[in-house]
Amino acid sequence: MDFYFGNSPPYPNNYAHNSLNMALSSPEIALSDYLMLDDYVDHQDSRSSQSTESSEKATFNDATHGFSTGATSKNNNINCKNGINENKGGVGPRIAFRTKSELEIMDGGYKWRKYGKKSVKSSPNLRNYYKCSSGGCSVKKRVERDRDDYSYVITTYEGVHNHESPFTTYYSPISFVHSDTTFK
DNA sequence: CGTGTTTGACCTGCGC
DNA sequence: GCGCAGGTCAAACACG
Repeated sequence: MDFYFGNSPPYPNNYAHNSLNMALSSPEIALSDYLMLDDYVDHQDSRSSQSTESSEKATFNDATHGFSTGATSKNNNINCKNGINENKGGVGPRIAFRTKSELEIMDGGYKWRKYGKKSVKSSPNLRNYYKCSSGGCSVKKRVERDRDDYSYVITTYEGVHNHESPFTTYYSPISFVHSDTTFK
């Protein structure tokens, strides 16, 4: 599995915006990289035509950076059809952020409940598992330190919030995402 | 007492 | 079939 990061998301639809807002509304996200998991952009015919030339782009894989393809989890098999990611039995698309930060918290105003912590073989660091604690919202995230650079935090979001973050709604500089047509 | 965290056990899929 | 690895559960615990 490959994924990409940079300033220009290769697949700029609203599926990512909840997670994007979540991260971008955090002060420490200014130094972050945006990562799009490869299976999410499946069916986007040509990567060469994507506007990623000017953005920082890299290809990671499971072995080198500890990202799971989710193949071992019954809820993590994600297929993308017609440009829209479909997560069979899961909660939606997955987006990862690589953030240069001392903190591992990028809640963007959402409330997260930690439900697991695991050491993974692909990384010397512990991986933390969180669920959105808002009722009816099943968004999950994984947080771990970059194995190559401890100053970076890798946060992987899975799914789309079915509610808005108060933080995002009232304070995010890109809050227009949640409005119809009014760009601020 | 309610909410969140910790942590060992358990479940599931994959590779050999 | 077995072992491994990643992900989740849930009881115990901590804290306000």
